[in-house]
Order: sequence, then C-alpha cells, then structure tokens
Amino acid sequence: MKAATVYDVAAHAGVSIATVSRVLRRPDDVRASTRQRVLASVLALGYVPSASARGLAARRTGVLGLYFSSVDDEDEQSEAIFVQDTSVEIVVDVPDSREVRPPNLYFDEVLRGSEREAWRHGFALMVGVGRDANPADMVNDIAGRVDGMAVLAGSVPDDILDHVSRRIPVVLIAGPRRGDHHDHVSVSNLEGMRALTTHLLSRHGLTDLVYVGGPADSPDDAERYQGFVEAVEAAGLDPAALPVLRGEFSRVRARGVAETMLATGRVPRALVCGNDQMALGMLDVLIPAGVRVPEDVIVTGFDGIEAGRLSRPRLTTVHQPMVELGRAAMRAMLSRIEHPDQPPITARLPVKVLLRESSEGPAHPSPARP
Amino acid sequence: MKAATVYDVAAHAGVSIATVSRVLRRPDDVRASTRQRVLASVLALGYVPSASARGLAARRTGVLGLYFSSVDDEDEQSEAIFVQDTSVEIVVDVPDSREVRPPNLYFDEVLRGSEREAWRHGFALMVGVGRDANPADMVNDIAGRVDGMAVLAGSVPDDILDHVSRRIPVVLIAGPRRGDHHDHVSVSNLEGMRALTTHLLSRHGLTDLVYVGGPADSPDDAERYQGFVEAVEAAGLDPAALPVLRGEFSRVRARGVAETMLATGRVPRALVCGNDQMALGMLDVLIPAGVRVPEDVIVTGFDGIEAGRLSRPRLTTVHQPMVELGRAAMRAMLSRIEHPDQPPITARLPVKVLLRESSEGPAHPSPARP
DNA sequence: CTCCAGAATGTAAGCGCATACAGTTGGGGA
DNA sequence: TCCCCAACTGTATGCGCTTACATTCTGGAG
Repeated sequence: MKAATVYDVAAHAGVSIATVSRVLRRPDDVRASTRQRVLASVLALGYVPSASARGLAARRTGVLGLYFSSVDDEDEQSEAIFVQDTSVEIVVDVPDSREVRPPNLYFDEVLRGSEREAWRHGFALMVGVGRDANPADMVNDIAGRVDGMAVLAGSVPDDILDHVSRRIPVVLIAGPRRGDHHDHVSVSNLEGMRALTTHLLSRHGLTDLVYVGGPADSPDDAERYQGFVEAVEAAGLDPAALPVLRGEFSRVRARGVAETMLATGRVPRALVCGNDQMALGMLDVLIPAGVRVPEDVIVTGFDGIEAGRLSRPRLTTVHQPMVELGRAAMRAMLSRIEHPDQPPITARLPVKVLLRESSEGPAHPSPARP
Repeated sequence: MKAATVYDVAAHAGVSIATVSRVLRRPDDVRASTRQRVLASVLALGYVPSASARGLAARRTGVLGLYFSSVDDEDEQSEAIFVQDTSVEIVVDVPDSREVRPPNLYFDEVLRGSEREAWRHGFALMVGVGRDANPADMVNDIAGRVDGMAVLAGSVPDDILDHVSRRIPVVLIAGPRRGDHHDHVSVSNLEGMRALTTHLLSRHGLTDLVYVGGPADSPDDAERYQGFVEAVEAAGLDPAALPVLRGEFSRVRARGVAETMLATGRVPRALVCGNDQMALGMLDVLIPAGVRVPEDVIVTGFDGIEAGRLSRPRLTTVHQPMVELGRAAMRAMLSRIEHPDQPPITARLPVKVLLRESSEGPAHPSPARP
C-alpha cells in the first residue's frame, strides 16, 4: 500500500496532474465541477501531498526553524516501547526534596510565540534543542529543511552561523547586537535592570547592594550588569566598590553562593540577581536561615518566570516578553525572506519592572492569607 | 546569490554529484583524499543539502510530527517588525491580579520529551498547535512533511486521522484506548486516581467526598472518574450518592464552582479534582475564605504540575510522566516506521501518587518557615 | 451559425538529491 | 609484465510536485 500521489489522484479523477495541483494550490483557477471531482478523489485515495516534492519544485519549504541550546539533564529513561506498566507508587513528597526540572522556561515561551506566529503566516515550525557541545550537525540539518531559522544567541559558533546563513536567513534571539549582518531581536535588558536598580536606590536609599551575575560569557547578563552599573553610577556610587557574585544563572549554584555568604557573615542590604532562578535560590537559603526578606535583605530577579510569582515572598523582577520575542523573531525572518535585500533588522522589545514583596515590604497582602 | 547545490560542489571539487552525495551520506565509501577535497568545497561554497530534494529521492523526510490542540488566549500582539522600544514600565504587581497563562504545561513537557527522543534517533521534530475548531489543514500539512506523527487524543476528528494515517503512521497520545488500529501511548489514569482515592478513604476514613471533573467529553477525565468510582465502591460506599461538580479542567471555572459551593453552605470533607488546575482554583477560593486545608477540607489534584508544588498548602496529586509520554510516543512511531506490519502498540505508563500537605495535614514543615 | 477572446486544462521541463548500475583505477598475484 | 578483482567513481534515472507555455473549450457577439 503505497501512498497516493498526484498521478493517482489525476487518474482517479480523470484529469491531468496539473489540474490536481491547481485544485490544491489555486482552487479558483479550476472550474467548480472539476474541483469537486478532484477533491472527491483526494478523499477517496487518502491523498496527502508530499512536502518534499512540493518544496523541491517550489523552491521553498514552508517551514521555519527554531534552534536553542540547553543543558538538560541527561536522563536516559526506559527504552521499552511496549510498556504496560499500570503500577502506582505512593510516596510522601516532602517539600523541596530535590531541584525540580531546571527547565528552559525561556525556551517554552519563546517556542510558544514562534509556533503561533509561524503558522499564522502559513509556515510550519521545526524545533531543535542542542544539548552537546557540537551544534553543527543539528543546525545544518535544520538549515536544510527550512526557509529561515531563529537561533538563540550564543548557542551556535559564528562559523556555523555564517555557513548556514549563506543558504537561508538567520535571526538571532536575545543577546546584544553584534557587529554582524544578521537580523536580531532582543529585549531591553540594560534599561530594565537600570530602572529596577534605580528604583531600589532612590526609594530605599540603599548604598549596600550586591549583584549576583550569570555565566561570565552570557551577553544577556553582561547587559544587565551594565544597567546595574549605570544606575549605581547615576546615584553617585562607585560600582567597582560593590561586590559581584557568580550564580551561573542556576538556582542550585545560587544556593551555594548564599550559604557561603551567610557563613562569611557579610550580608548586604540588597541582592540584585541577574535572573529569577538565582533570586529564588537566594530565597531558598535566606528564608529558612531566618533572614527576613525584604526587611533584612531585598532580593530581586530578572525574567518574570512563573515560579517567581509563586514564591514567598513573591519576587520583584523585570519581566521580559518571551512569547513576544518568539513572535518577533518569526516576523523578522518572514520579512527577510520577502525582502532579502533590506537592511538588517534590529527589534528591541520593552520590558516591565514588577515590584513585589521581595523588595517592597509586606505592603501587599498575600492572596492566601487575607 | 543562489544557494549552492550538489552540482556546484561537484564542479568545485572536480568530482561527480554522486561522490558528493556519498561524502555526505556514507563517507566510508569514498577515499579519504577525495572526501577531504569535497568537504573543503562544501565549506567554501557554504553548501547545505536540501532536505526537500533528499526527502523526495530517499522517500523519507527524516522528520517526526507532534500535533496538539490548545485553547490559547487569542492575544493579538503588535505586528511591528522594526520595534525599537526600550521603554521600561514600572508597576506594582499586586498578588493574584489576574489569571496567569493557562498554559499547556502538558504540551511543554510532552514536547520536551518528543524533541529529545526524535533527535536522538536522527529525526527532526515539527510541531503544530491547533487553536481553532478546524485542525484539518494543519494536520494535513504536517502529515505531508513527516514520516510519522503523534497526536493528542481527541484533538483531531476520526475522519482526518484516518485520512492521514493512510500516508504515515499516527500515534495517539493520552486518552483511553479506542477500538481503532492506531498505536497509542497513555498513562494509568484510572489506577492513579483509584490509588489516591483509596488512600483518602482508608487513611482518613472519609465518606463525604466530592469529585470535581473536567469536560464531559474528556476521555482522560472519564478514566479518572472511573478510578474514583472503583475506589469508592471498594470501600462499600455508593458512588452515585456522591456529587460530581464540573470545573472543565480550568482554574477559573473551578473558582466559580468553589464559590457556589461556599455560598450554598455545603462543603464536603474532601474535594477530589480531576486535574491540578481545578484543585488550585479550589484553594484560591477556600483559603482566603478561611476554610482550612486539609483540616476542614482535603483537596487533591491530578497531573503533578509545577504550580501544585509551589502552592500553599502544596497539592497532593497524581504525577504523570509527561516527558516520558512524549518519548514513548516517538519511540512507538519509530518502531511502527521500521515494522509497518507489527500489531498495534499500546504503551501504558505508570503514575505516582504524591502525598503533600493539601491532604496529609501540616506534618511536613514548609521549606520557607522551618 | 461562425468567430474569437478568455477560461480551463493539458504538456512537459525541471527542482536537487539518492542510488542502481556501469565504468574506471590500482595493486597484488601469477 | 599481464590479468583480475576489489575499491572507487561516474552515469543516468526517477522521486512527486509546480508552473511556464501550449492547447482545447466555452459562450456571447456578430
């Protein structure tokens, strides 16, 4: 039982393959009666057009690509296919027994926006998440299958990027604008962190604050730190005098940092963290240790992930529009596909500072304890 | 500047296109010296093979598909491409000011597992999320692009499923096993809910419990309710005497249900909810109203989503392995592709009851208040 | 009834690659 | 030195569809 082709449909409907193709691509070019006859044959034969053939003939695939890198846990699960395991284990789940999935919530949201926007414009979406040090194969593979691809900044070496961009347009997501020629969408990291820090400095009159940063090679973190520095300087303080801790964007790592800090005895008035995960890691350690947040220490994050809204205290943070980031990336790509020669696109999306209890004091009642 | 093809590479390297193809597909069939010459040309020309052409010639695309349906909020965001908006809005974010994204966490996790497993076997992954009542176009489109696709049960009408499955294998995810011939992966809904309910009945000696169900046409909810019924019957109670409320799997809807219940004055000893979202909706209303959980009312959910682990009290639930579900779906598909004539696959994944404070009392200290 | 301009449909040429099969080359053995 | 086989490499075909161009219909004007 081979899959039906245009030829099968054409024969079944008594028309030529060109007419079958027209019925599917430009129905208005075909007389209504023939169209219905062809459509009936399509149904009868279970015909589904081959995207490979169409893509080859039309010189476009109708697919957009999205590539991210991730440090997912390498959990090798069962390989069994014919599992029939209806067993139920009952466990008493003690709080915080383990780190939950360290997930790329970032990815989830960007993906959601990308998926939505792509289909809205008649394109399918292909996704790839690289987990090893060598993204070349996956990126190349995707590049051969799509009309354009969006790539998380920093997840692919420049030479590979240059290679694939000779075939299809490439849009960079996040990170700073580089000197290259790629289109680029990002959020206002610097401005957001500057606004948040300025708020802390002016409203709370702080002078004693510490920046908790991400990986040294993270361009996003670099921008955020720069925003922090600018705010501090504007307040007449010397940024060089303020300590910087490294939490590597990881909740677990941030806990370690917090413990060290507590052990050392030196706790600042405010911990300005480069992302929410690290801020949550701080809370994980400080709160049980009896440190009051925000009375003793103010803690802030960056990203606006869900978990920061569910913590106690809820996390003051800078929300970045990740779903919109995905959409903007797709739109930039489509624009580039349509106008290959237009100048490089640079989209910069606005952010929003969300003041919550981890910095503003217990002014706002918890929903659960009215 | 057209994209390079095999012909360009062949000419540049002074070989035939067959050799170029071999270098890329089966490197060992080519002498090392020739191989390196070809590879150099590939780099020099920025050659990336066209998956369309390859798919057509090889009669397989190397892509697997995943289709879900969702009731996403139809948020039409900005259409602008050349956004340069570095503005920063500062808002005081009062608690619970709105329902957060009602997201398909389910989708996120299944997707993650699918993506991982597909690439692990050398396949790319294409995703589609249908949001309107007519999935035919998107499903057909995907079907034409892949070697097999996984579909969330109930998201695609049978006739469409039958149509596309004449071309490629289709695997159903979740839902009950139907009488059809498709491969199917799901979790032990019935057994999980039965185990949880049995635990509640035996440990707490309850007789007064209410089931809060999802949409009437949800096969998953039907299974869960059946598990509830079986446990109740096994305890010698009459399930028909126990009320069933409808929360439609929605947190907001569940709140409405809870409010009605409170207004009516009749509050049972336990609320057994068909999913976590509804259970959280219950908490949203009960806790602020002064109802103690679990002392006055026990509340349980189903799914094991992150938010249920972050609520106060933390939610007792049945965790289903959604990531693994995605992986199992991909594996089933690959198996079917490899052995088209094997009997239908039915994978049933185990679940885990997680006992937490919403049913077990304050025995376990909160991490935040040691 | 004849003609002719559209409308409708058919014909045929690729799109870029994989691969069966044919042809070539390089050595080792006779 | 010649022959023969294995290792390489080249030739040619077709995968299923789109589309420019050619051909055939249609139906209203003349």
